[in-house]
Amino acid sequence: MQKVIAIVGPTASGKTGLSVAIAKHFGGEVVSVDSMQIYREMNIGTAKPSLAERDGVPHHLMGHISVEQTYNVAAYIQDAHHVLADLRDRKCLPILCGGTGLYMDHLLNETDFFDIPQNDSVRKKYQILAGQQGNDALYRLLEECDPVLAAKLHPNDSKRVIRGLEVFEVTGRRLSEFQKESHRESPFEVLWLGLNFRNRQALYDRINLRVDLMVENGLLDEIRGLMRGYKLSSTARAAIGYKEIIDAIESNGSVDDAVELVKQKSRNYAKRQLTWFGRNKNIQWLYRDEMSDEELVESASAYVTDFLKGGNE
RNA sequence: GCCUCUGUAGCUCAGUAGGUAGAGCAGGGGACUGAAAAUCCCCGUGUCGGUGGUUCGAUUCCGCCCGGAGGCA
Repeated sequence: MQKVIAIVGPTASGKTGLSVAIAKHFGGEVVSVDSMQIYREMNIGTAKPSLAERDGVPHHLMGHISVEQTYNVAAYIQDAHHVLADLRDRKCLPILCGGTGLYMDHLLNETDFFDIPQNDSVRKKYQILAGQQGNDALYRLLEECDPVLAAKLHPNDSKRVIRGLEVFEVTGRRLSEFQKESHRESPFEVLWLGLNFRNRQALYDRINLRVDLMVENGLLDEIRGLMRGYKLSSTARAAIGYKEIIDAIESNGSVDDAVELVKQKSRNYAKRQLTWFGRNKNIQWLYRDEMSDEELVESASAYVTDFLKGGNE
């Protein structure tokens, strides 16, 4: 089994700094698990670490995609497998670091996504149908072709309802069956480290502060450059910080208001991340408001030392 | 100084032909298998500005007071 460290937590909790410290201490390399840091041209708003912050530690799966391309879990997992295999061959410890829970979990649980690429025209067809006849009509269609999946979804969760319909239409098989068969034995032995705050407000304060710093560091210029030079893909365009400010600029709205909205959306996002990681009972939580940065690195390092000592290989 | 409008949940505002009130946002909790920084679900008692009056009963009607916005002088 390949040993990996997974550093998770909400946005602005300090994952980046800790992952670099751990990588340096144990001679590992960082593998980003972040659905937006994959974009080459989006730096400030995605809080992508600068070369100085990376401090000589190689970072993988960061900036390897153009903002004009779409991306998704399946693509990420495929890319990540190559990186992890390479690290394994070089006997180098992977430090997985990121807040995209979906990517992290499916990578480490070795979910098989089969070969069912998305089909935009089929999706569009159902989107139009939903617009005309409503979510309930769409949901009833799903109940007919995949009742197991339908039972797990709310009728208003139209993205997932559409995905279910799409899979059935394209492959003739139910998504719920694919899902049942998707569980593979994981080749990874994982040490989960989670960063959090006992006091939620302390996290929110850090998020607010970080958004202000992004603006100070030229976020608006970065965004104007993107708007001028590229046609953003739908996934890139959805990034918090970019979406709100682009909307404001395009509609001649207030950029200051948009910046406040960015803080808001970032806080909402952080809460969703906490819900996601909260159900993972293997995570060792480290509370940032209970220790200094030094103590954090010390405490995390102790877990890593322990983890590397025990077990096979 | 006079006139008009206005004061309801943390914020923006509905509403009650008099029987103590409800949305959106925020906040809290949850879900999550090819859009995931996406998407979706659940959770709303607050001296209805204060005070007197009318009334069986007032947040709702009337008087006065206090706060806010605008207009006329």
